[in-house]
Amino acid sequence: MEKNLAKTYSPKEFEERIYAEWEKNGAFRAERDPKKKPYTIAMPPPNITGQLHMGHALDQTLQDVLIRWRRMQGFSALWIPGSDHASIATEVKVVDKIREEEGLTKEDLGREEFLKRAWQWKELYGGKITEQVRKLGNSCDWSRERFTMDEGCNKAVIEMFVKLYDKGLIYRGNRLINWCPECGTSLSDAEVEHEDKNGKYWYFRYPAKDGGEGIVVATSRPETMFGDVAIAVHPEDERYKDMIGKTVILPLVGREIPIIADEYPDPEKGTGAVKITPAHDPNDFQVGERHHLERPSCINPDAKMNGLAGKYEGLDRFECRKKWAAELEEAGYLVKTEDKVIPSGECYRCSTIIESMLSDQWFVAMEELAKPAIEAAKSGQLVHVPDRFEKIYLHWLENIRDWCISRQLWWGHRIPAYYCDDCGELIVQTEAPVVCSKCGSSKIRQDEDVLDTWFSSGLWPFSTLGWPEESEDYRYFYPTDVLVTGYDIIFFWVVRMVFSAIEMTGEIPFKYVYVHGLVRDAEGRKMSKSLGNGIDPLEIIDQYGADALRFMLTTGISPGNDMRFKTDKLESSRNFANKLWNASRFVIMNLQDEEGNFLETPEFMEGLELRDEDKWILSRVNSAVQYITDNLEKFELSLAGQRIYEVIWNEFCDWYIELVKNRLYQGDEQEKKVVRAVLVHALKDMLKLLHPFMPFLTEEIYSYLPKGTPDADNPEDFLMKGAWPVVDGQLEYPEEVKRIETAMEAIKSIRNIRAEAEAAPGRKLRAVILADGEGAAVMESCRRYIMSLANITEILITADKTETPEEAMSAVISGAEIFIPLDDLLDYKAEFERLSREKKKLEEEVDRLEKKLSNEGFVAKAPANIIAEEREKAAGYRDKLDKIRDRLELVARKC
RNA sequence: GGGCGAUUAACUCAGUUGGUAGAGUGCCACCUCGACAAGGUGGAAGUCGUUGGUUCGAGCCCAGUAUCGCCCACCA
Repeated sequence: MEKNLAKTYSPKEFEERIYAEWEKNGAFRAERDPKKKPYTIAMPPPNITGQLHMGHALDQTLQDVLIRWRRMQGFSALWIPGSDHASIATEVKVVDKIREEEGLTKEDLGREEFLKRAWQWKELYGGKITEQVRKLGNSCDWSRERFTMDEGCNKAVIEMFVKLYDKGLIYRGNRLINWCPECGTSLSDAEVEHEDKNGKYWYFRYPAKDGGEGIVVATSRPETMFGDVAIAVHPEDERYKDMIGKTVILPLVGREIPIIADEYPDPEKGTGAVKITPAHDPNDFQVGERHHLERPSCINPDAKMNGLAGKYEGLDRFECRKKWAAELEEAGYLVKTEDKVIPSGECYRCSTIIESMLSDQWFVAMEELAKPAIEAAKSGQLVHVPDRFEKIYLHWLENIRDWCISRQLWWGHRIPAYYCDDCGELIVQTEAPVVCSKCGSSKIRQDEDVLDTWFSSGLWPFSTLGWPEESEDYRYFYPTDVLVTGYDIIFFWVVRMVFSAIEMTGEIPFKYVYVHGLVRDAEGRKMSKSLGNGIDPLEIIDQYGADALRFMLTTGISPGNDMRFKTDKLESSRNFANKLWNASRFVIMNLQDEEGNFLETPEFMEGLELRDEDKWILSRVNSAVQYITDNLEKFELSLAGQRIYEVIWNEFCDWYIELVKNRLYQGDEQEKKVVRAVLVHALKDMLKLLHPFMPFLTEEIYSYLPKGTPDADNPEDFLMKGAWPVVDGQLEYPEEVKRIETAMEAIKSIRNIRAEAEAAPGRKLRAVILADGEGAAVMESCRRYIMSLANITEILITADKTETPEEAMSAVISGAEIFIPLDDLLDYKAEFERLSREKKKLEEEVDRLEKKLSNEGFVAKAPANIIAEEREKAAGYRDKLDKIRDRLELVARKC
């Protein structure tokens, strides 16, 4: 084995290997440890319809960050993986596949054979998905992997159905439902997508039976006229008052229908008179109920007209619409047409226009179930993050209608309802009956339909833990802690999990709903198959590594908002990984002797003589621990990730390593030992803080570091099992931090002078620093930093102004003035301009602050600490400004 | 019809309790120095959509408005 990291970060070399090691060592397995607190997330099960997309990658990475962090914090963290059978979506795919490959329909195959094919599909794609989940580095407990149609979930579904049925909350009824003619099944309201389409109104005259003018109605759907049973007008509508109770004739059809009065018609819309077709319109259905009207259907489930349409029987509804409207026009019944935007409903799977149809279906009565789910959010027991999504959740629940759960499909949970062919008895129970409980007949037939796929996913947080059994997992891990999902499935899923869980388990299934946005393409378009703009996470992982992908997905975003997938962000994440990789390489290099053996490196800081920069980096890391932990608590993953990036790159790499190089290269053994200790300590903490975001890279680096003494409580064989760093009040060194910050200020201004003067970086320069009292003491302590990082060979610190050179470029920093003699290079004009710019900036600041401080309101009302801070700042700027002015005067004379 | 989000540097976006605007990418100049060119150093770049209000003080809070986007809605 190599003793140090390779020169370039190359994730392919280790990601797969590390995942295999974690898995082999059971690192993801959650134990029911009574000494620990459980932390549980049920992974939203991806559909087995195909492969994972970027949305899954985002969703799962967020969960893995939370799970890994909590695990390190000492929770017994369980992340349950699984997949969803996705009834309708999968069935559509399998049907397509059979048609393409074998030229057969599902009816050709028969139910049993079709289900065999569907299970084969599940094996194939289910396997692909779990492979992808592993590639992403997700630390889910594979020993508890579940599928929505496995034995346990199946049992849970049946239990739920029977219980709700017994309580009267599930019922069978003949009602108007959403029908997809293409998929050949009913759909719930949530599965219908609304879209506005260009269409028109036809105004047709329905002549009166008594030979009068009759009445004109507007319709966007002439073909449904064959199902008309009445014309409704508003009772207060003066135009039609006299006509209520009269009879009109359905044009060309000849059927007589009454004019009725109902509150439903809006006198402002159309002509104020509405044709009533109870079998094909939800509103009309209700009017029909109120007036006890017949409800004849004129469209069949295959979207073709039936016998009621006379000669149009067998014709597609839209074809019929054209021909029938033309025929009516021909016959003189058309008064006018009007172009209009017509709202239409489409199937969320195949985009076919949905028909409202009368049908025998199973429904869940929602009113009673919705109440406690609403209460859960309102009482604060269920928290949405960000909270604006609570509105969406509540709005949906408060306007919910009964849920149609039966589907005329084969792939799914078959409804546990049985019919006796002899006496017609309906039996609903968990076990299939052998004989009819009423008449004893053995001619029992199970309901043909399966359940809405969301019925089973609604049970996911508890069915995966063993419910309805009171299993040990269920007792220990349930309720779960957080549900992570995209805002697009709040109604489909979140809502249903909450009411199902409350009804079945008596508990709210999770405390937090952490909602994220969508991953869009670089142009901001939704990624979709039809646009072909989807990006395969595996390809990205192959190119940049899983860590870079994960970091890119979790940082630079704000909760609940969409993000764009840009490769420059990905590259920047990969570069960050490379940066840490190389910094670690530097650390490891310095921990070893020439043969690659570890040198003595103390584990603890205590008793070591730390220098300012040591204390500075320790305190920076310590404050990062605080910040990152706080923000993870608040689900602000992006802020946490951003901070660890800054600490590693801008503080550890840019400053600490540079500050310490001299000691490592030239220091004595004791000195080196101290530096080694601090390097290892800081690096380990940073690796831990970054680990939830970039698990592979951090684990790999960790494996090259010297281990502490492993013991039972902290088996440091894997970083991922190590403890999350804790904030240590001892590590706040304000004095030392301030001195290092002053050194940085000095170094930056000298570098700036060097660049401005176009002095080659290698050119040795000397400096004279004017400072007295405390300022001089601080500068004295900064001497060696300035020498090495600003490349200064000689520094004179003096309180005597006469010792400062006139022929120099200068800079003013807090408590000191720096002069860099640059005889040959000195361009007074340029220097004058540079100082003028500086002066202007300072003047603006002083102005602003003085205005603020002379504002009586500010002094009277602002908090004391703010006022003090502002005063201090003002004083500092004034001091600098004075010095700059003096300098400027001098330089002005020279040019 | 109802609701929500966005509007900040050329681009993509952060900005946690109101207290001198940040990052990444790109751009300019310089740099192969013993972790790293997937790098280093320095620099340019924003009246935070707009109007008004609250406040000593507003990118942040309130009201209105414009543009873009999303969701929900029984839709003759």
